[in-house]
Amino acid sequence: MSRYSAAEIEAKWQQAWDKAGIFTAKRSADKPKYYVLEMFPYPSGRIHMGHVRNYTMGDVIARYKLATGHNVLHPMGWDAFGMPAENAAMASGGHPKDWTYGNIADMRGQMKPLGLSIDWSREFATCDPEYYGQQQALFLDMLEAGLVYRKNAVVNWDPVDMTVLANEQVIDGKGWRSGAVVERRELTQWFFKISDMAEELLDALDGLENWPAKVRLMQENWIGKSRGLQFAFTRTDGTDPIEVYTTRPDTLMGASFVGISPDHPIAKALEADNPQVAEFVAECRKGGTTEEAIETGEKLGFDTGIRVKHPLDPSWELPVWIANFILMDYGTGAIFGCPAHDQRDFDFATKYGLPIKPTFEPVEGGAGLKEAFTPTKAEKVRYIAGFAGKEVQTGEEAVNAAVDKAEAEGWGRGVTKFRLRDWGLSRQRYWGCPIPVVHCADCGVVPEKKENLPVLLPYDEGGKPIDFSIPGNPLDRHPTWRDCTCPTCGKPARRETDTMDTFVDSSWYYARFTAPHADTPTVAEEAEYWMNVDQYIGGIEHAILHLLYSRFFARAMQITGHLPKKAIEPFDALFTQGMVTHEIYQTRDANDRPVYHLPEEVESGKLKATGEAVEIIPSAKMSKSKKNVVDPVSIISQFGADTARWFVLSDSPPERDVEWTAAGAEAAFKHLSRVYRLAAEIDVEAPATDDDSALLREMHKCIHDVTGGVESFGFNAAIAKLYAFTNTLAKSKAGGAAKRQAALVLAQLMAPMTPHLSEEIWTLLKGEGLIATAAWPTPDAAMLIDDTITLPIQVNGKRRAEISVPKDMDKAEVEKAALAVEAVQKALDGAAPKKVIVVPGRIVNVVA
RNA sequence: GCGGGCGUGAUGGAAUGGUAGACAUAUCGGACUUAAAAUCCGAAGGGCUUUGUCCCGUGUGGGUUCGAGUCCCACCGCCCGUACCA
Repeated sequence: MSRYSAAEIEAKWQQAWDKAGIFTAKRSADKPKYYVLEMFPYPSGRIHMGHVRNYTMGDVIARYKLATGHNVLHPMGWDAFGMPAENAAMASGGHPKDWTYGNIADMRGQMKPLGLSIDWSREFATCDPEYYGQQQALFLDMLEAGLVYRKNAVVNWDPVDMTVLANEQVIDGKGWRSGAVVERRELTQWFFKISDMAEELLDALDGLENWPAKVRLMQENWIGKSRGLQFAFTRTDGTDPIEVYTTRPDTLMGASFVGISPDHPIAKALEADNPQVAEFVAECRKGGTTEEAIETGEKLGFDTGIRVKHPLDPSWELPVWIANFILMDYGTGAIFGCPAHDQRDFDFATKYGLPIKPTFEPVEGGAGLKEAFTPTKAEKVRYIAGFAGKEVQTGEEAVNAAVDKAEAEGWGRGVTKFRLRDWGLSRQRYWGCPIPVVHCADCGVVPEKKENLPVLLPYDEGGKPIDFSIPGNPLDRHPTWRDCTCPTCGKPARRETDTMDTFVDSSWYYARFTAPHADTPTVAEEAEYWMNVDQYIGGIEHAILHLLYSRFFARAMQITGHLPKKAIEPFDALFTQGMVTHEIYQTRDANDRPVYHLPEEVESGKLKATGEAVEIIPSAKMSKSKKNVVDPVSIISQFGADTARWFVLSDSPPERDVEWTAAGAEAAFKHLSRVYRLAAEIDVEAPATDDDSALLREMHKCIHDVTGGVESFGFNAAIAKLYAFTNTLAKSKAGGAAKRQAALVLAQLMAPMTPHLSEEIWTLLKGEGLIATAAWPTPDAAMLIDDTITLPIQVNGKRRAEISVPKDMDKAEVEKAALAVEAVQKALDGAAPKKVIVVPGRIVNVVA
């Protein structure tokens, strides 16, 4: 073959790898194991460039680890339950199961040409009964272990469609289909007791050294451990006191009202017999359940008429307001408002004419409050109404003093609370894992027997296809599926019709990959060998929920005997990669509304079809609605998988977004063609020359740099080195043996990124066996060090000259040499230097 | 609103607190060619009455340091998450 033909060589080498079975994960005592996992995809039906980037990164690691002598586990599966399948069935008929498995087949077909080193024998989908049946077994074990319980929780209720909506189905507080204003309504739901592990999940973050600091910080803030004061306001009418929790008890003398959640028992009691309260509370319940909607919505309040006494001054009465921004889920569902030191309270007080009384002010300069004064607890402030002392102290000190005083006087106690709430897992939907419990009139809620698992999803209803166009949960209205017998007493009973949150499915799949087809959730021997995941790779959007839930599940699975103790933190190292973005091309229709165009419809700023100029909007995440998508399948057919792989790794650091450009893809292809040509044109018989050692020296530097780049996720930097080394090789006048060696090493260093091309070059230059299993090259340390180095010389931090010195010249000599330079003398202008800083091997700075 | 992150040439980006702009794209010039494509070679942050190892320059404004793209503070813009999208 004379030219680089990706289509030909890629199919050939994929078959060769398959035949050799080199990607099938095997346990053996003679090698260390390495488990690399990318977050598994949702089977939408099409792979996109984000997938290509994610799986290519994992593949680079997997192939590198294979070449460095590891037993590698690199599996793939499908996060296959979830709403889109039901939405598709709703929109265009069909069955979620058929849609999902069809999509999986399509995506697998699109993914395989990428040449990923995946052990496909371990593939599964979370909607396989084999998988979700084991998930039901896990659920029952967790129920038995006391990690699951039922309580009420609020959901988005669409009063027209009479159905529960997901947050994304609530748009501006209205149902996406009905357009009706959504209400917050309570339902009895199943919960995982993740809050029991709040402290442990927080403390263990410290041990996750190979996780991005930002992810650990986000989880820490999410768990939200706080130390505060809990105490009760006594009511002037002598009835039940109101318990409040505050993290800023030092502001108690600035209290101007007590606020309670619309879901607080007092509010509920008032609602029952006061129409005005009922009307207000109903108003509060309008709109979605998200924290964002609640926090950014208009602050509403209602004076209940109830009055309470200030704990430090019984003659001081405070009004009790129902306020829509107070969450029943956090603290006690009641607060005291201190408008001077909380912006939300400030806005509320301003709106309703409540007093604003500062308890402290800046150390320098006085008050005059146009907005709340909210310094951090670590800052020192001057207390003017600090009941614990009129002095300058930090918020922290004042808070501690307040708690101490409250405890000493017996009216309050220091309390630690967490923001983290228990994980509600019930979903009123069809396409999910059925919750394996039974409701019996006599026995109550009874777990299904393990031998009856899996509780299978019904495909039909009464011999007819399920009608997904009707809003609501088909399981709930199914004519027969709900009917069952009570596992305890054997009488007729009803199945639970809620299914599990899809986060449950993705919270233990990493463990299942170690024994994907076992008839228990895991197999001890396999889990012991393969866990933990050595490198986990996925999007930053999963920084909190998915990763926290997975950490919880690893603990729960340990408690229930499904994972070894060492797997308590399932992911040893985490890498969060950026998105693939693309420019957006738009024109306007007759009504000036934007019309989007696919990249392939546009050429040099104009529509190919009509020649109309397009507006170019800067790069954004690829999305179907904006049409700024590039289909990996068409890129692969145009340039080959190696080009796609090379490009997504090359231009940007992996943790940042990468912009896909047609020019960049073309350039990547040209470069790979060039590497192939360079290798093909080497005359291996050409005699050795004086340039051999220089080429080999560069080769060893390249081995060193690329190895370092691959190990530290510096793929783009590694590729830059590979470009540079390719240029060196192209220009080198070295002999055939040296060039052959350099090209073989180049192919090896590129192999994790462009495995097919590398195999081809390897074969061309008569390398032994498959490059995929050839031992990774190691650099010769002696070849990495240059004898002389160039030192820049700064005067007052500005670069003025440079000198060339032997690499181990001592400091005093370097200083002497630097001062002797004419440019330095000129800059000094005759004056003696005040100080000379010599950083060996780095820089010289002369301070004038 | 709250929590987290990011911001460097025309463009993507490089740079353990130590020569800002590696490597690449687009552009321009040259070689080869009847011509084009492909390929190869080269130029290139901005500025200038001073072409100088000159001045300015890493979102904006301050600070720490012999030295700041990098560390600290404030602000602006964008992105992610915000518990039922996955």
